[in-house]
Amino acid sequence: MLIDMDYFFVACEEIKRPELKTRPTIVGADPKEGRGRGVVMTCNYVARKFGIHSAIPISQAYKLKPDAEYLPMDYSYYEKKSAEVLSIVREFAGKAEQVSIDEFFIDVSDKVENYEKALEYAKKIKEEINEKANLPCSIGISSTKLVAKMACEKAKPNGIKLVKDEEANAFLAPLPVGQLYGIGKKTEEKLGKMGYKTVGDLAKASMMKLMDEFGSFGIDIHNYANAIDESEVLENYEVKSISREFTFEHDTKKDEHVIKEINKLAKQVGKDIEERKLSFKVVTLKLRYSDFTEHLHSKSIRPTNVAEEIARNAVELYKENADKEKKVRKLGVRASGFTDYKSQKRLF
DNA sequence: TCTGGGGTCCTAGGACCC
DNA sequence: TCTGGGGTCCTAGGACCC
Repeated sequence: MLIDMDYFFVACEEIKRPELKTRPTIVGADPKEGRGRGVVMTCNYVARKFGIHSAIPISQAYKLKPDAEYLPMDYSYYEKKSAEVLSIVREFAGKAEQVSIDEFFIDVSDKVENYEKALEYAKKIKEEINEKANLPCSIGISSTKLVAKMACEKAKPNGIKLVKDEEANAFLAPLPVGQLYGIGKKTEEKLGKMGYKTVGDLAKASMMKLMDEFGSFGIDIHNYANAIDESEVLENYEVKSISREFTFEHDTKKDEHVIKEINKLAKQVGKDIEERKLSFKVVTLKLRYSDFTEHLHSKSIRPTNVAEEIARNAVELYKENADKEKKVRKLGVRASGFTDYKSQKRLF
């Protein structure tokens, strides 16, 4: 089963302020009277009636509905609610895989004997999440993670969708290729040029042809299109990188401005690293310029848990690599290459 | 219309080692 | 004068997901 929370961030806000349930409500960037930079993170279904949805520019949302409720992210609250949901779903399966803050896979094959029972089980889980966490969700059920995930898309909002093993191919076949998990805009475009419009077209495609075009990813595409997915539900493994990003209100060329923000971001990343008691050995600086070109610059250092090393190296990367002709729009600072050394002692 | 922030995985070339 | 095969690590970029 894939359990996916409906309009999660706004649903969380509705717990704090139930009156929002009947108002168009948006969580995301500050619209600043239509001049704000950034996007809609989530909105409730009341807001969706006005054409607003996740990922559209906040300025566009403001044009569509200036008098909607615009709320900033309260990430730590969402994390708390997410942990609540995780512990609820775990009780139904023993093992749960958290895919993102609002999505969980559970394997219930040793809890239910057949699909009918699975459907009943899903109803119970949904009710439990609703009662205990006070949040709506949708559930997709199938015999693979892939199809459960795709089924859940069709269940939204507030629904349950079961796709039996024997129905999986027929379920996927009519969908446009772009709706298949793992296929984004670029791949959809390429596939379209090759003549594959639906998942059914793709399922019949020759594996060799797909491999010629996409390398080993061609095998994955072919398998997915044929509803073949042997991946298991896994408890979460360790995080591989920690990063913070920031978009300037006005693009800037001034070193002092940029360096000041790099330091701020590095501090936030460092705080996170310290809390998790991690040691890292790669620091990466991300620069997006006004023309939207984006560059990553990274540097490997001796493994360390000294948070200040993040800022020092990120600033160095900026000085060494920044294109001084261009204005900077966005910055990102990342630490990665974590080592298992978790001592609280400082490493040198 | 004007495009966020947090992640993951993959590829490819070059340096370097044996 | 012309040079292999195997491997790892580093850096940069790209695609994708929520």
